[in-house]
Amino acid sequence: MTTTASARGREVRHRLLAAATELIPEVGWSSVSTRLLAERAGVAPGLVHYHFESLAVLLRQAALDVFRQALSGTEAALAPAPDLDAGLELLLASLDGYSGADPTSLLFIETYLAATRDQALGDELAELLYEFRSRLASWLRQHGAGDPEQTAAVLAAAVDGVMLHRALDPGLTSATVSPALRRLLATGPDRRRDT
Amino acid sequence: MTTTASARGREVRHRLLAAATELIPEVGWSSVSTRLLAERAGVAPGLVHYHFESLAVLLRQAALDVFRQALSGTEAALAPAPDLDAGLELLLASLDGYSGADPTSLLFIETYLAATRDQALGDELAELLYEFRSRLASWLRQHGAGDPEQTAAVLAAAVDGVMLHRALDPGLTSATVSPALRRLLATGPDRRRDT
DNA sequence: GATCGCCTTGGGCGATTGTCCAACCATAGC
DNA sequence: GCTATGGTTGGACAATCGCCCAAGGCGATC
Repeated sequence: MTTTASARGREVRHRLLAAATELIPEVGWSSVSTRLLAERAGVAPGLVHYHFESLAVLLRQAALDVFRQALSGTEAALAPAPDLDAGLELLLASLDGYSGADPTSLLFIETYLAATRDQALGDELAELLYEFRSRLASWLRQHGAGDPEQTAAVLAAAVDGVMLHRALDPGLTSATVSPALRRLLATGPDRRRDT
Repeated sequence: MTTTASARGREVRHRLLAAATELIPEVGWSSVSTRLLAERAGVAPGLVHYHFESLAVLLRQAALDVFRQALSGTEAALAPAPDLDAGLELLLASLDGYSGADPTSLLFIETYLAATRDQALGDELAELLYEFRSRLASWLRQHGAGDPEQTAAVLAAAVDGVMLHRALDPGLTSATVSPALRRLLATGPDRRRDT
């Protein structure tokens, strides 16, 4: 049980980040205070500014961690699908676990908003979005969807929009949106002119 | 130039609401303070709590006013369309005026978030969303789209999602998303089984 | 046992928060 | 000119904010 000082420090950093991912959805990004954070993490208030340069840096790191984790989880969900329709069902099913008002969904929206007021956060978030859409596009291309890049962009946006609206309308489940989104993936009846 | 007291009061109420619609996107819902609001409106700080029961009530009313105005504007945009594709183009074109990081877009997202923490706001917002989707669905039905209700719900969500992502990716214009969304409205190649 | 390095503590700093209120002003009816 | 009436003013209040820092704790190294 030899807990070195640096190991305890690492533990505290982790607890503070975990507390941030809890509190951002609960009280809102800009209402997460150093004292609230420290209390939730079970550490002394002064530790926040010892381990992190500022409150903004802490929140940014916590949010980006959750984002990366959620995106890779979503990608993993649709990996084993044999075709487009099956993949869409798997993707939507993996999202049925979120109500739109759950911590993860709210943290997503809070982060989108915070990104409009924090240049650094916005840059990193845009990069994550581009990478995710790129992988989604290549998956679509592999399974024969037309216009992979554009379709991926609209599908990603549509899914986020559904989560946004689901908080107001709990009936907006995968069963409800699946038929319409299937049409989105369908290879259009009119064939492409170029490329 | 006989300005009665009640007329001046009405004017102040209006200026405070206008200031709120400016400040919510600028600094974030929960960072709109009474003093900031009064300063922007050019009135004394004490007037906020004279004309409004609380800060929350003021923000709620301001946000809902903008919501109602924006939704009726969107409806008006697609009213003159002769068919589905033309209507979609008009709707998307009317949204090209918003960057995703503009005041109106940000106020929308801020309001969605605030609604998850303000029961009364959430209820009113859900009602507005239902009404809008209902009118959108009847428009879709009139022009021969299949599954009008579900399609309207997904279209409304997709449009909001596109606005959310546009802040991170300015290239997500109507020209980019139009082809994919047109497929969304297309009457599917497989015909409906029931109804 | 002394020293070093990292982590931790608890409170101080000035600024800002929502809400309230006593006092004040101007207009309308008489 | 007097009195209601409704609007307005600017400051008081306790609470909270981000950030900072002197002081102390403690395992590792010599």
